[in-house]
Amino acid sequence: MSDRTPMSREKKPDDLGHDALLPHNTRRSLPIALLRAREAVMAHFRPMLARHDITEQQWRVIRILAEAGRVDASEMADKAFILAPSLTRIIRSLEERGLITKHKDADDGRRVLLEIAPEGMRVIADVSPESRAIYEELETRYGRERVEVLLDMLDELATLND
Amino acid sequence: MSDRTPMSREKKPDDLGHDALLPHNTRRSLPIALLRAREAVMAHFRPMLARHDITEQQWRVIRILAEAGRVDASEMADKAFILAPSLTRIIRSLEERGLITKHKDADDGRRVLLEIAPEGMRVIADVSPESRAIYEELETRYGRERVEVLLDMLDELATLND
DNA sequence: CTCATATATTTAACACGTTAATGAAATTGA
DNA sequence: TCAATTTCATTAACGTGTTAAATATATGAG
Repeated sequence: MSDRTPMSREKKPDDLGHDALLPHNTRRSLPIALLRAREAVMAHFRPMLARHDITEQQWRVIRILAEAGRVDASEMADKAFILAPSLTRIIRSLEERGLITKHKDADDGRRVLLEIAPEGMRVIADVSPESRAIYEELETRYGRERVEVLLDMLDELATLND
Repeated sequence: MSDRTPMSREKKPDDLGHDALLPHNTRRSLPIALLRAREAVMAHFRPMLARHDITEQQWRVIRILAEAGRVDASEMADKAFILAPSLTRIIRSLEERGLITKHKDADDGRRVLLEIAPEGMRVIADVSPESRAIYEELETRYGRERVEVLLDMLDELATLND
């Protein structure tokens, strides 16, 4: 349940903003705004993914395998934006469930190559249409143009340091 | 470190996007774009917070207490955008470290009232200037105007369902 | 070739996210 | 009044995020 109590609203937003010691208003903070937005978006997808008994991250991994074919763990971490230790656990879980296969790279014994399994393809086939529908509904309601603009602005923010 | 052996480049990214079965490109996905952007922003703050031995969430909690004074747990969950079970743990940890105090509401025995402790105020005083500096550096580099626009767009996305 | 260094993955330890269930206190309504 | 319901906080269980350290393999300098 994402709703919180609407009972106790704002007190007096004026006793801050004058005091240089205090941090600025939480509502206009980029980290929290990004968190809120992301949560609002994921709230649309999560129940559907839960019905298919996969997590958001598991979905990202098998989806990327469906897109890109054979991928090693580093490349997966990069594409799915998942840290290596998390990815190790996710791979283990997906392999145990038979959604992916895993084998060492013959040319570089350190690398782990991942591939989607038939069972994984079945999940892709089941989830993809629903996922698409949810995304398109969202795009329509927010505005297709605005989604593009937002994606560009987010990308620019994400690459400020490069 | 995103580069791999150029030997086994499997498929072109173009053979999808025409196949309605497959999900659309990960790079233009709102959930991941929001995640990336958030991570990029937090990367600026996290090392500083770590030097002061507090987590991002702990910082949000004490910062809100410094802003708003006495706050009950539900209100805190709402403002800091932290789910109740996480908040329970964070409160326990902050109280053990002496950064906040906690007591039951006399008028409603279910509620827990939180207040910042002197030790917490010391952390606020230490961290706030650094946090501000980082945020302002970020704002300057991204553009003050653009940050405002982005915050508005994110807020709209977050409140699509209300 | 060999040793030092670098890279890819895993493990460990702890904090947070998420959902469901529980316990306790307040509220409702018959 | 009191039983049913609702609300607030906590606990439980599991998955992920984060940092540091460990392990195994590859690479490069001498």
